[in-house]
Amino acid sequence: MPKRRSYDEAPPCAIVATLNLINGRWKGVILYYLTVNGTMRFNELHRHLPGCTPRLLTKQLRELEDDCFITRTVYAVVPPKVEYALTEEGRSIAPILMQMNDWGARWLQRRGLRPQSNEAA
Amino acid sequence: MPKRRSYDEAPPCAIVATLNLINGRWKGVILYYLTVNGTMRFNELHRHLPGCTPRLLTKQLRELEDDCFITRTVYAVVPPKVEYALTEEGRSIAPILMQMNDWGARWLQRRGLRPQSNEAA
DNA sequence: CTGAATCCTTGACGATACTG
DNA sequence: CAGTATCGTCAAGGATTCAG
Repeated sequence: MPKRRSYDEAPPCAIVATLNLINGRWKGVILYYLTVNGTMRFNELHRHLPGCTPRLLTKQLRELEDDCFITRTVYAVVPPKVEYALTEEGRSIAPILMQMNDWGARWLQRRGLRPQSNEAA
Repeated sequence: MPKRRSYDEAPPCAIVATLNLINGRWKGVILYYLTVNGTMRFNELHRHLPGCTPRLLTKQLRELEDDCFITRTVYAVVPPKVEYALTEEGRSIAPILMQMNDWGARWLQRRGLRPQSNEAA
């Protein structure tokens, strides 16, 4: 059973539930990159998230794993190699992420900020 | 100029931006209710958000107002009457909210939780 | 390369009471 | 009715260092 976090409380409101799952500083972007790029390694992901410490990245990844959004595959090699990929469940939110990306880009533009392109690595 | 909050920092990533705007315990649901019900009063909104204190509701509403998602109309009557409604900008995220509602409902069902219906008041 | 350990800051959010 | 005021908690997230 996935470990629950603080904001998972009683009334099962669908919107609140959805937001709780992708809340967390980088979860949305992580899922987005995995959607676009497919399988990614830890540092590969890390390079795409300027300002995210490894500690926090690890935490967010673990939570996404607990919530069955991603899988974590460890290869027994030296140096270590760990790959992250979306599960079926993880792929199912892709439409929402894409819409958020589009909407957010337009929002940024309306405010005169050029959104950084979120393209494949 | 809208007051910015802590998590608005440098790299203008569209997804991060979108998430930041609807982060906050109840913002998503507030916007959802306003989308479905149109104009709503403070206590009307409050009744739909069990567990949300007036203090927090006020805060979230002010932030949504600062971000130009909603308007706040005060009527000079006794007893006081304040109405909240979506702006054009606020209406533009409706598709995302609807998708989140649908996706979340399915997610809750997969976990054996019956989502509470988010219908009009 | 992929983290874990440790320590710390801060701000989101809660509880309760009160008011024009 | 629609908030404010005050006080408090707690966990998310940051900084830095170390390790298999």
